[in-house]
Amino acid sequence: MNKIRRKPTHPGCILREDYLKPLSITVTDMASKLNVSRKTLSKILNEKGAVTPDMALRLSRAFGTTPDLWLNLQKNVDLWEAENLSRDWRRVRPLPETMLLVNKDEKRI
Amino acid sequence: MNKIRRKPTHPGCILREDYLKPLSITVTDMASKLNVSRKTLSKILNEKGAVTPDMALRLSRAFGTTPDLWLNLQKNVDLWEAENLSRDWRRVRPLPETMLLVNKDEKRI
DNA sequence: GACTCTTGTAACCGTTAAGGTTACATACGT
DNA sequence: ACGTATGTAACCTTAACGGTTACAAGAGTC
Repeated sequence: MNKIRRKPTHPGCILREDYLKPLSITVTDMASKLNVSRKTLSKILNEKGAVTPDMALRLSRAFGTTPDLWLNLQKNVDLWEAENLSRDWRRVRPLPETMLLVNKDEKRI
Repeated sequence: MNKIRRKPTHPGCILREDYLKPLSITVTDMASKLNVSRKTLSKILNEKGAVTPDMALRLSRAFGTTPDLWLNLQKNVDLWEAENLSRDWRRVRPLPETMLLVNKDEKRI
């Protein structure tokens, strides 16, 4: 049960450091190429906005990656935040073994 | 470049068929155990609602799975829908090879 | 110094979605 | 006939996305 301890890397960090910096392209130009507003891209780069499925598709088109590369990064951030934002989910009790065993038995029928 | 052709399986389908049916637990009771409203769970089971990170944490607690199991299923659905909902993202042009090559050169410096 | 470009961001908009409560009609089993 | 389980509609609050516009700050150029 490995729990994530520190906050996962935001996709905006990867995009900024590994993709945009080496290209020395301006935020304005990149937003134009992605066909989104400068604000939308800027928010992601400053880690104040999320990479949505639509944005992941645009990034994958521009850089020749999979959309999942970006969505997985975002998913890890979202999960980390959900874990830390509220603790109510920790009150959910695991279903008793007995129920899970019944489950397995029925699968064999 | 394998593209998903048919709509990915909704997490509500997995939850319904593989987890709840074998347990023969009512939706009402399961919602209670998850500490969410009956409506929230019902929407997911009928594939009319999304599994949020918070919900994924609750499901992972109840069934002893990873939260990622549920979030990955949801991510695939979200991506498929984004691909098919709008086509504007297809207008994003891949960055020219020349820029990507400059990228690689700079990495070597 | 004056000018331009770039950038982050605030203020505003419309749209969408999550999650809750309440209420209702239907269906099922006793 | 009765209670239970269910889907769902109606309504509310909160919040996030994405867009436009506008402003202030910084960096570079002439």
